[in-house]
This record gives sequence, structure tokens and C-alpha cells, in this order.
Amino acid sequence: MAPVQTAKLPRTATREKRRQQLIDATMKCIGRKGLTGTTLSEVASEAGLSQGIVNLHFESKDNLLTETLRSLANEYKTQFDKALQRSDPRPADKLLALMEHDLRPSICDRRKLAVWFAFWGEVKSRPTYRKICDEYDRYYDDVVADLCDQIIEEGNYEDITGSAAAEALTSMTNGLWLSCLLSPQNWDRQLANDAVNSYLRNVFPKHFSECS
Amino acid sequence: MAPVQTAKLPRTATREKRRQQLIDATMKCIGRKGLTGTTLSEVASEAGLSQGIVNLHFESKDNLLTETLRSLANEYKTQFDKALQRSDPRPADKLLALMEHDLRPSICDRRKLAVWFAFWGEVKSRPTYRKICDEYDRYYDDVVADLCDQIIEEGNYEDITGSAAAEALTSMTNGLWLSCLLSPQNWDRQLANDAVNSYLRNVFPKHFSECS
DNA sequence: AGAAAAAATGAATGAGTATTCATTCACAGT
DNA sequence: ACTGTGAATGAATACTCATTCATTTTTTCT
Repeated sequence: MAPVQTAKLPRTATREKRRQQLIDATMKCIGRKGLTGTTLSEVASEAGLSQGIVNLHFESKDNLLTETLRSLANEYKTQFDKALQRSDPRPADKLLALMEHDLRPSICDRRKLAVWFAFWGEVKSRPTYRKICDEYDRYYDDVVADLCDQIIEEGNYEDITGSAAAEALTSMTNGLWLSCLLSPQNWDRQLANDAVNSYLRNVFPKHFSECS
Repeated sequence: MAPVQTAKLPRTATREKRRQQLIDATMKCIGRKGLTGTTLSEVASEAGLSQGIVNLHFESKDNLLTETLRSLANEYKTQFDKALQRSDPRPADKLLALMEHDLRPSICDRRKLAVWFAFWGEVKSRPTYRKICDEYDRYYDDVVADLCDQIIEEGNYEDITGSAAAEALTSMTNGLWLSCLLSPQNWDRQLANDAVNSYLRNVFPKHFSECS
């Protein structure tokens, strides 16, 4: 329907470029039609290419989907790490930066979220998906728990462990994403931020009392 | 050759019984194979019935899936309301009961969660699913926000609104469900409870200070 | 018991889709 | 320009799966 970009993209491209283009098309399809409605010809036509193209570059649909998940996870990790590095060196600043990052429009965008949830929905029956998701998640939890541990030590907070706080925070953003997906018209970035801040302010008052 | 028949399901059943039986089979299939791997013959054979049975009782696969989601949502609502009624009348007790309820094994069970996430994954592309999920979710949020408002008034808590607290709490349980789905072997009910309790204890200290 | 209605069966149908592959095309090196 | 190579095409193939329906089985009614 819109293969106009042929003008831009060269008729032939390197293997990596083509693969990424197909992965992008796959995400768009999943966002628009869901995982059950995503067919290889849809993906191909979304990419402005021909029928057999996916099997040429990925061997199978299964493979394409797995690589799509991997790419999505990698993209998130890259942004996560960037947010972590960019932020001020104090653990409280880093933690706040990560939480704000998760609610930014670039992450908290229905099209992307739909793809995440589509894969999460298949995790139980697809060990490969589970493994990929779990691996990355474990890393984020570790980073956040570590930051929380440092904050707890700095502030001598009692009655709270770094891992419990990390679990609470990462779960909260996951849950906020679901709200964003379920009630987009009702979704309010401010309210979401308030929810996270209410946690930070009250659990780590010495560090986040001035939080909006 | 002609052994005594043990009591089995009657060869024919009322329309409602059969429908529920098929819905149950559908949930099992989704849990085992995912939404993309769920076919009508799988559902039929899971139910111990014949090929065409689903179309006989539901007209279409689409319909079966929608009704399955509705049934799942209803089941949850029933348990939610029961937990709400059973609990002590004070808002803090009610809130705690609801939060504990969401982490109980009967709710927080991978097979059930897989079905929820499967539907959430299609929400973006299926307005009907979204509508059903959103409708119920709105109700839970309202109930929880209401309880939080009462608690806030009782305790004269400042810097927090009922809706922000409700958003934080309901999001947290949704996120904890995702952890349960992603890392079942690592999933720890105690840690999940700690996460929720850390919120309640610190945001509403006068009400939940003694929380484990 | 016999007739009529309802429920269930399961083989047949056909629409849709992943995959294959013989052919065409684009381009770099000579 | 010529040629070899890898990329891309798209028609053909093979297969899966939702849906249909003529037939059989079971229940209900008189």
C-alpha cells in the first residue's frame, strides 16, 4: 500500500540492514494486528518487499519473531543504559532518572507496549521468549536493587530491603504500562509519575522529599 | 467387553454447561500453547469433544475467545468482591485484604496469568478485548482509590491522593504478576508481599506500621 | 413405545498462509 | 561492456485450520 520508500532504500541492501527493516515491519504489524494477526505477507508488504523475503533472511517465521523480541529487548537495554550513564552520579538521581525514563513517551508508547505485551502473552508457552525476557529483566532488577541498596545505606533506612524496593518499583512501571495500553485516553503521565514518586518520597524521604 | 460405565460427563449437557466446559478448555489451551497456538480442534479435544463443537456453541472462534476473556474477568471480579466483603469493615483492612488477595496462589498462578497476558497482548488490535479489560479495571481502580481516599482522610496524610496511591498499588500487583510469569522459579510470594507492604507501611504509616 | 427435537459428530470444504524455488535483477570487479 | 555473485521476486506448493453440514445419537414429549 505504501512502498514509496523504494526511492530511498536501494534495491538491494546488506543482510543486516534488510533484517532490521523486516524486524521493524514486524513490530508495526504486531502493533496493528496483534501477534495472531501477523502474517509473513503482511510483514513483507509493510516493508515494501516481496512474499518470500522473510524466509530468505530469517529461514522461518518463528525465527523472525524471536529476533524481533531480541531486537526490542536490546533497544530497551540501550536506552536504559544511556539513561543510567547520563544521570548524575548519586544513586538517588540515577534511580529517579531510570523511573522517569520508563514513563517517557519514547518508551511508554502504545505501539511499542503492544509488542512487549504480545510477547509476554506467549512467554508461558515459548521458553525461548521467556528466557530472553527474563534475562534482561534480571539485569534491570539487579541494577535497581543495587541503587536502592546504596540509598538505603546512605539514609540508614530501616524496614526495607533493596530487593523489595526494586521489586516494587520495577513492578510499578510494568503495571503502569498496562494501564497505558488498556486506557490510553485515560492515561495520564502526571498521575503515573505521582504514583512512582509517592513511593520514592515515602520510602526514601531523606532523598526524595522534594519530589514533585 | 461391556464394562460398567464409570460416571462421566453426560453425553449431552445443557447449553450453559457445555459453553463453560469449552471456555475452560480454551483457557487450558492458551496456557499451554499460547493464543497463537490455540486451535479449535485443540480446544475440542481438550474438552473431549468433537471438531465442530465450538462452532455449534459459539458460532465462531472469535466469539469463543471473547467469551473466554469475559469469563476470566468475571471470575476475577467475583473473587475480588468476595475478598472485599469478607474483610473487616475498616478501609485499611479492606485494602490489605485486596492486596493480599491479588498475590494468593489462586490468582497468582502461572496458568491463569498466561491467559490474562495473552489477552492483554492483543488489546491494542482488538477493541473488544480492550473494552472488557478496561471496564473491569476501572472498577477495581475506583474501589481501591475510594479506600485510599478514606484512609487518607482518617490519617490526614498529605502529599498523596487516593488516585495516585490506587494507581501505584494496582500497577504494582499487575507488575508482580509479570514477574511471576517471567521468572517462576525465582518468584517469591514473600518478596512480592514485602514490595506491596513497603508501600503501605511508608505511605500510610499510621495504618500499616505493624505490617510484616 | 414412538415421534419429534436437540445435541453432537466428524468428514469434507475452502480460505488463508508459511515455505520453496526457478527465474529475474542489481551491482562490483575486471 | 561483460560476467559472476548474491539479493530479490512472486508464482507454485504444501499444509493448517476455521467453518459447514449431512448423519448419528441422545433426550424429551405425548
